[in-house]
Amino acid sequence: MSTIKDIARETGLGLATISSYLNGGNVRPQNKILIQEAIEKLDYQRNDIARSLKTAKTNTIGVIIPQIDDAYFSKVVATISSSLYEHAYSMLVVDFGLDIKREKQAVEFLCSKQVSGIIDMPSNLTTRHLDRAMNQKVPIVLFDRAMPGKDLPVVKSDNFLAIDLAVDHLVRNGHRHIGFISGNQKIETAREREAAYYKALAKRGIKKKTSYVHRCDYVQQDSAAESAHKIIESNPEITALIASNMITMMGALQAFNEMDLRIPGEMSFVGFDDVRFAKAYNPQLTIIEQPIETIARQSVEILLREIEHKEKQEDLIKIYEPRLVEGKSVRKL
Amino acid sequence: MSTIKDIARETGLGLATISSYLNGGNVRPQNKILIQEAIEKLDYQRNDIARSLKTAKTNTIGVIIPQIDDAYFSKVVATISSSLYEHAYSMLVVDFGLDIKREKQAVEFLCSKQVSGIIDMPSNLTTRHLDRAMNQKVPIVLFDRAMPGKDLPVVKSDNFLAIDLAVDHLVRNGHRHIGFISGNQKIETAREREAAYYKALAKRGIKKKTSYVHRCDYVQQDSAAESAHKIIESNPEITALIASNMITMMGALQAFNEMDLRIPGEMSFVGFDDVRFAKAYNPQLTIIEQPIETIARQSVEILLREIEHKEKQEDLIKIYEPRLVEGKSVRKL
DNA sequence: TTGAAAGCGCTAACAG
DNA sequence: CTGTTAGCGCTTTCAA
Repeated sequence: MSTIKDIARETGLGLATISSYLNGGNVRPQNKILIQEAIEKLDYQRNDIARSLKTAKTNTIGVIIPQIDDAYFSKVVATISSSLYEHAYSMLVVDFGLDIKREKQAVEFLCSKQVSGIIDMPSNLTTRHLDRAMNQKVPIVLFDRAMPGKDLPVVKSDNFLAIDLAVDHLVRNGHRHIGFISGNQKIETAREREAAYYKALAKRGIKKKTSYVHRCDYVQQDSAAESAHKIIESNPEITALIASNMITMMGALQAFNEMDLRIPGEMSFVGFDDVRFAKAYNPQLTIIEQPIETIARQSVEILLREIEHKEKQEDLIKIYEPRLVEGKSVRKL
Repeated sequence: MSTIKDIARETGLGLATISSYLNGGNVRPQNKILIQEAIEKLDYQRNDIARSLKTAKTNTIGVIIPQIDDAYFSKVVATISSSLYEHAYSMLVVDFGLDIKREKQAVEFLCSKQVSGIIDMPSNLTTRHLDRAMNQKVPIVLFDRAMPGKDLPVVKSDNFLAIDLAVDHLVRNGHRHIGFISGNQKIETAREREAAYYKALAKRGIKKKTSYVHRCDYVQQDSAAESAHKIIESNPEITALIASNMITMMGALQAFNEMDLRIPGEMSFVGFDDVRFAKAYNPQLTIIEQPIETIARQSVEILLREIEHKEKQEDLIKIYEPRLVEGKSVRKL
């Protein structure tokens, strides 16, 4: 592995000249050629570790995620990755499998690695796991999750609108007995969507019934399927079911299969997030689609702005609107 | 940000003692306490960049992947990530969107970052993009893809068996007109599976018909759907279709929807890879399941062994067996 | 424009 | 067991 010393020796020039050339500085044309030749001859490639040590910049962003192995999160990561790539940043991914301890470890790990910034999709209700990063002034953007009073920028979609759209669509089609698969209330997304469900019913004068709602772990398809079973079996009058994220959608469909329930004949259904899946399913599913790419890109933009211009943006919270994509999984009563 | 100098000053000890403590060396108990207190007081955390520069080890593995945003690859990445985590390694992910130029850039980028090793899922037929890494003696493991003569370890699943299982199952159920959605022949997986299809037919004395096979890009669902349309529309006698990866499965189902074709009534179907999806689909799908976790874990094991023990393993190729998971998407004729 | 020299934070001899 | 010192490969003053 050759270093700039080698190429300095090879060319007879000084270290600073080489470094200057490498970083686009002013170098006499004939020396440029000389250096370029030496670089090719010695197969030189810059050592970014050494560079990072000196400049105290890694141009690497840490992404903390509950689980990559999930259509929603993997789409998020993919978008963040390509957006980062366009800005010449790299991405260090840590998934913590919803384990709070590991989430904290992840932050400390990333700080040790001197990441330039962190995008975090927190699974719990505090920011304590972020303390170290905040102490070290590592810029952070929260994804899908607001932390009141912490003054961290947040990017998320409008969970109230999302569920309101779903309920509205069902009510317009004559449904009044609407089940709702919710999730672990430590996850803000789940909390807000459940609250949104109750609010949407109230707004339309429909009495809520707590047995219409069941909370799964929001992570495993089987857990979601179980919730669907419980809701439907203990409330046979239900004519429609809403899944409040990707996983619960899959779980609900699995449960329908297990119970041999036909959509939309015997049960109307509104799913969440995965358009490609919705298109492949038979019948095509009506779903709520979040603007994942927009949100993910935006999180990168905000983070990089803070890193590069040091412009701390006070109380920044960006909320994007989901939309309802109509399929054939809702029956008109 | 405090450094070991700060904590040396704070404790009155020398740098080496602090370093020794940090790395689990022998330090007098009373000094241990002293150091620990200083660490907490100054909120010290090790700078892994400096450490890596000195030790010439980053304990970071680069993962090069066509696209994270895909149920198969995201599962692979998730497993690699958690396996790496268990070994105290971190993961730098680069997805290159099937662009060969970017694949090469990815390798060079990772080399600059001084990764300890690379797991690559190549999309093209040469290893030229890996040249730089090979020159620098960065250990590499190939995923899903063999490179004859290059002496790089490979971990993959048995594509011939995979398709043979599918064909066998269909033939046993009386099908003889079997369509096959193939993919871009630059991708070894697609090449092998297509070859396997022809071989499996021949083995059972079924005459091949090239119009029964169509190659999509293997990446986009719409492209796969188009292939399904083509195959079925120009060969109405077909009674069954095989999808040769996750994406083609989704595309085929989308096409069935668009054509209003019922499974298994009007068309029998064997899909690929995603068990959770297969369970959620109605009817439950018969699919070929690859042992993704095993393969992913194995790729990590092999790579780390080479990194840590420097034991170059000659001509290592591990092939794992897929299995057929029976659902209800194949009709008995 | 170029070269010499200092130093980023850490580890690893080596000497004590 | 502990302190001193050199140096990983790079960038960055500062002079020339």
